[in-house]
Amino acid sequence: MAAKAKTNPIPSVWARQQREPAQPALSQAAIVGEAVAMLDAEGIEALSMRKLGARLNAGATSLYRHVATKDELMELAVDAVAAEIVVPAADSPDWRAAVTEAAVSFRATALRHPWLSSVLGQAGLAYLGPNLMSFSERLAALFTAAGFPEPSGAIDTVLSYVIGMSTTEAAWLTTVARSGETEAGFIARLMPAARQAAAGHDHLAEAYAAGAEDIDPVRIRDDKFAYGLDVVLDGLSLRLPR
Amino acid sequence: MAAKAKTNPIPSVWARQQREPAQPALSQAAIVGEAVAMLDAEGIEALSMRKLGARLNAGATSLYRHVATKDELMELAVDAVAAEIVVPAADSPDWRAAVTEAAVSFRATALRHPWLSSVLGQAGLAYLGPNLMSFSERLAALFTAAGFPEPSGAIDTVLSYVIGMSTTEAAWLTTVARSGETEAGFIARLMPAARQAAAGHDHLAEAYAAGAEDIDPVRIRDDKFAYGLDVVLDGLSLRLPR
DNA sequence: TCTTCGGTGCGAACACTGTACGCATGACGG
DNA sequence: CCGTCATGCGTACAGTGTTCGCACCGAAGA
Repeated sequence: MAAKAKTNPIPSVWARQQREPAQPALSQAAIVGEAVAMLDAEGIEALSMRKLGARLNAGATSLYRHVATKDELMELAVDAVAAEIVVPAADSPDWRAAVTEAAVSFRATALRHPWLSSVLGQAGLAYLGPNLMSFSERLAALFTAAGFPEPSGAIDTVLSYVIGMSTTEAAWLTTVARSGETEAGFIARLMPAARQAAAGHDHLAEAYAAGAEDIDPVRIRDDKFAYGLDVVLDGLSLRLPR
Repeated sequence: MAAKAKTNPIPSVWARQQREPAQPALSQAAIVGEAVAMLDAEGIEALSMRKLGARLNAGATSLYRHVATKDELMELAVDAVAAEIVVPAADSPDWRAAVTEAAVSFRATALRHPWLSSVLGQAGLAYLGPNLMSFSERLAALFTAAGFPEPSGAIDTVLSYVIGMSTTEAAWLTTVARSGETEAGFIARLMPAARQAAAGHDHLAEAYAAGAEDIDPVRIRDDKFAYGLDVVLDGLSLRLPR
């Protein structure tokens, strides 16, 4: 004790013993989890290594012990939320219902984490994370069990539709959120500009005039997604043998 | 002449008269055009206001006289390339062929300007630029003439598919380009990691084993896009009256 | 028990970024 | 000839991702 007090000033010993239990250390999982929380709460452009470190009671550069680069951190974050997508097991009797459930689940996670769309636009689905891999595996099992002879084409088709619709929706919702208004309010505020931009374009002007009194944008988006998904699944079922 | 020489030092007069014809001034159109060229050549993260200004023989902050913010510049760039998308006129006798042509043209421009995918992921198609508006108008005219009673659902469906597939492809090609390799070479270098990540996932492992000897990735992507587009159009044609 | 050592956190620094501000200057209308 | 106005730009600020070297810890070896 006396020897230790000689090498170090006394207060540091006290600080040390308090810090150990309070700090659950700094692990890659903790960093990724906090990053996802921060992305959800404040959007993709608000995430910086310094702010993330501060939320973990750590310095910015400490994160680099567990994560090579910010891009890698985003890759890990994508794979983390990919675990939320539910794909039914392949033994389901109704493949259409199963695929629909998977598609709805994908869209739900994309809307829950709108920053995902930005990352997908920049990096696609080329990541090889374990959750994305098992997502693909379960999809492949589903379409194979449904009887598609070459399931990859079917998968890519429905996935492209789901990604396209979800990212468009997520980007829209991000824009709405940045305005600080409700979705209906934002639409109302945007309509004059939209009408003016549509001047001289007959079909657009008519569409804007018609849809003006619709009230619930959420239901409209839900219905639109379901409609397009049905279209895609109809086209796919034509390609099932017999 | 003599009076002028008195108010200003002589060299500036010479410089002035030379500079006027050499500098086409600094216009918004010139800025946007150079920005698109730079985005195409060096990718989205290489575009900075300083570099863009340098390419126009101007200071960075001079651009802000013609463009309010970098986001607005990106919005203008998106609308500029939107002009390249060809949508056939509505009087075409074969609506499927016309829609296919529009879809192929959309994909081609998305692959020609891969940065577009990043912007779409962040901002969607909510922009109201003139070229995007007339793109939408021509699409609406096409589907209305085809006989769809409620064309907006059909448009959103095919557009979602096209956007999803194109942005995925563009993101993939961006990753490939960053590696400095050819697409086939990049795939070959990626295969070991992919196979390892697919270990334990039977369907994926089989798919990787099967597709290993395919040689021309460009043709594969073209075929994949055409296949999915046919699926979507099949599903849509079921909804045409009679 | 003392010493070495690998792993972890962090402060300082570097090269950038987007953008606000204020000054210079040149063209133009009175 | 003189003011006004639009345009260009130098400077500055608050941030960004990331590198480097130092400080320190718990554990392992002598």
